[in-house]
Amino acid sequence: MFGSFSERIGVVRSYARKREIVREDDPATRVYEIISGTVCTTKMLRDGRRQVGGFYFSGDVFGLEAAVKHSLAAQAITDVRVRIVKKQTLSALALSDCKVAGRLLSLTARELARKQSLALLLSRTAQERLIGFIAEMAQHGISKGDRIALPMTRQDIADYLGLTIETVSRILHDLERRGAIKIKGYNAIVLRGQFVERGAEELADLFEGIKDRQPKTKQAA
Amino acid sequence: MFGSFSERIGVVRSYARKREIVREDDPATRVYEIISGTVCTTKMLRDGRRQVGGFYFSGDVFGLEAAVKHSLAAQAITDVRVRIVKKQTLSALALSDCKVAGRLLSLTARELARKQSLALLLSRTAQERLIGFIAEMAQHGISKGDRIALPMTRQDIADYLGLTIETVSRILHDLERRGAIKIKGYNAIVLRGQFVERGAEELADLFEGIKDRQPKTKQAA
DNA sequence: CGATAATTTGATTTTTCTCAAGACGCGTGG
DNA sequence: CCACGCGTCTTGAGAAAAATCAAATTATCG
Repeated sequence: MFGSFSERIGVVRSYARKREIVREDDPATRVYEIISGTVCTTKMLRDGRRQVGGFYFSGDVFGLEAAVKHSLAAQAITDVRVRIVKKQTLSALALSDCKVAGRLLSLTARELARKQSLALLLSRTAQERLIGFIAEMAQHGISKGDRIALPMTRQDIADYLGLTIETVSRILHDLERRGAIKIKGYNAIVLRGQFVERGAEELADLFEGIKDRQPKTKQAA
Repeated sequence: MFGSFSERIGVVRSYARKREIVREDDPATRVYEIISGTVCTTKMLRDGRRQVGGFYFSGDVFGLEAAVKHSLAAQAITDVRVRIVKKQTLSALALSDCKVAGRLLSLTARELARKQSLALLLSRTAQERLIGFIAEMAQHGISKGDRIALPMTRQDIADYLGLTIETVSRILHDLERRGAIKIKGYNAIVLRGQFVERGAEELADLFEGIKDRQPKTKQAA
């Protein structure tokens, strides 16, 4: 698989839910591949606000962006197993095996593309951010059929999208009321009706369509 | 210099102000190094809204994120000269000269770090976005002493920060009224007082301090 | 099945957007 | 070098979106 390192390099470690895997300002000498579980990167502002840089699932690699030291911490959202690989090892490997260099570049470029779309998403409305988030989870996260697992808390989602937890909650319930999703407790949602069985990439586009409809009570404008 | 390609590869082209250098959905077979001038990447939404993905100045490289096709267009903000290099050429070069591969990875990782901070910036308030933007221009853009050139329009800035042109204008003037900057016409600002002669990295931190002061008229709360 | 933490919901305030003029800077030509 | 015109930017008032504060409700875990 593109995106995973050889099983012969690095060390494997486990972290319990809520544990810190990387601390902000840690020297950036390693990259991390998730074997199982979910991780998010975070940054705390001095005034106490928290920001989430991204969510990473089984198979994802994080820590690629840091040159000298990490600007974001990483914490386990669920119990997690990660393979930790020294960059030094990768550099050495890259000399003998050219594919390693290409793989690393490809991983980094892909991460760059994801961050680019996140930046674009964040300059849109709250509802569009939630829709984009759901689409991202549908294609990248943990989904079985039309059920999308949301292992992170609403607070994590809010901190990722630059919204408050209340706004996330309200918009999620708005989407449910309008028939786009069904909320399954705190940790999952289900895509409904027209959205089921669609390729995830189409989702964001499809969702777009519902945003102007106003069936607040029963009557359309 | 790290971040620039050899003068012996690629072709150099010139583009007049406002010209499109890369079109959205163009095949992503090349990367672009700016020799002179300023470029921005843009994306149009179907409803007519415009988003700016980033500003690129002399020495910067853009087009690194695209795997198959570009998801953003690129347009010349000023008259521009760019060196255009085929990725294929770079791959070939990487085989004989390992430094090329490392350089490309480093450029991509740096771009990733910048996009990461942009994403974090976009989840903050309008004033914080402007302050972050100014800090970015101070360290990355075109500045002579304390004068920071802003070759882009207010609309470009607004589309970059996910704000309206009116909000950009209001906040800029707010910062001026509070003594942080001086607006020099449409295309430059000057850092003032305590902000002059600071390392650009400190700027964002320094600016932070002013945001709570309220010398609206003459009186402090 | 109950305790506890997370989420939802409501009322209100603040921030940002929208729409509409008006002012100003920049490049041009006299 | 200055006046002119046009496009860009600024400013104001009202509307909409999202944040804040407070309280009620509901999952999840033991």
